[in-house]
Amino acid sequence: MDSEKKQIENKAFTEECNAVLMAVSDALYAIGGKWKLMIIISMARGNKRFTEIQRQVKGISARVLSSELKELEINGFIIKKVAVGYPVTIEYELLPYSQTLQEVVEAMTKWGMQHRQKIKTESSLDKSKN
Amino acid sequence: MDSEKKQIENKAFTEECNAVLMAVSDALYAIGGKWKLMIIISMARGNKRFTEIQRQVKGISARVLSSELKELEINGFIIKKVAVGYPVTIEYELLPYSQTLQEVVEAMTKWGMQHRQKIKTESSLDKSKN
DNA sequence: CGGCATCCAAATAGATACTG
DNA sequence: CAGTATCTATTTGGATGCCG
Repeated sequence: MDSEKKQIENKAFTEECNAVLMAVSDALYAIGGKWKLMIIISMARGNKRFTEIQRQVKGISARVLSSELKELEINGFIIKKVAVGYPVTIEYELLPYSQTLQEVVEAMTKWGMQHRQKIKTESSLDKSKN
Repeated sequence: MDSEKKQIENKAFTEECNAVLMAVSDALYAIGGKWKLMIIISMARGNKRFTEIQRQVKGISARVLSSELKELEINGFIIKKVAVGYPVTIEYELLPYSQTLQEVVEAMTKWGMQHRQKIKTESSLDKSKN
């Protein structure tokens, strides 16, 4: 391969790489962070109330949950529904757009499970060495 | 559906949800954050040198890249190779384990691209309204 | 080139108390 | 129940200088 051709290929390669990086960066901006995916997962299982979600998403504080829900609403993943009455009941619902995350969630879940398995195997190997 | 059956189903549902949440939480712990996936993507395209990676992963500082590379090495995704000589050359290489992230990366890339498209469409709609 | 050390600013998040 | 307010502690990260 002559060096001119190499340069052209490298350029295309770099551009493809940049496109992928930009996409992943966009994705991380919207759904990155410790909580957003977990909240969506919990809601996809039917949790709608603030306290329900907080109970299932272990470790999240009310303050953080509150601000995450706001961001998810702004970004079109969920909607907050306030039903008048005594007492007022507030429910959060997934919007169709959050369905588009299904593949991402599935891939992460699958990977997370096999990763946990790997860690477990490694730590039991460590033990058997001692 | 009687309430006993409902409770049993709810319990199974909650447990499945917890399993998924735990998996995703594990995954986020290992590969979450702003940079890790991006570094792996850049390396998968052939970038091996510190400065190369820094150039391609826009916005990352040397200090942060350095610490991220260390974590990636500890977690078995990459290996640091030091070639003696003048000057010493240092290269980072992906280990086979990082191949297991391919599905995750693909899903995130795909989603990120369509998300960017959605944002662009929305903002051009906004403009046409004014 | 591939970092590490230091200092400092900003963002993030926990704890606690409080409200309608 | 569904949050908000406040305060503080911790984490994170940028800037800079230095080193072999």
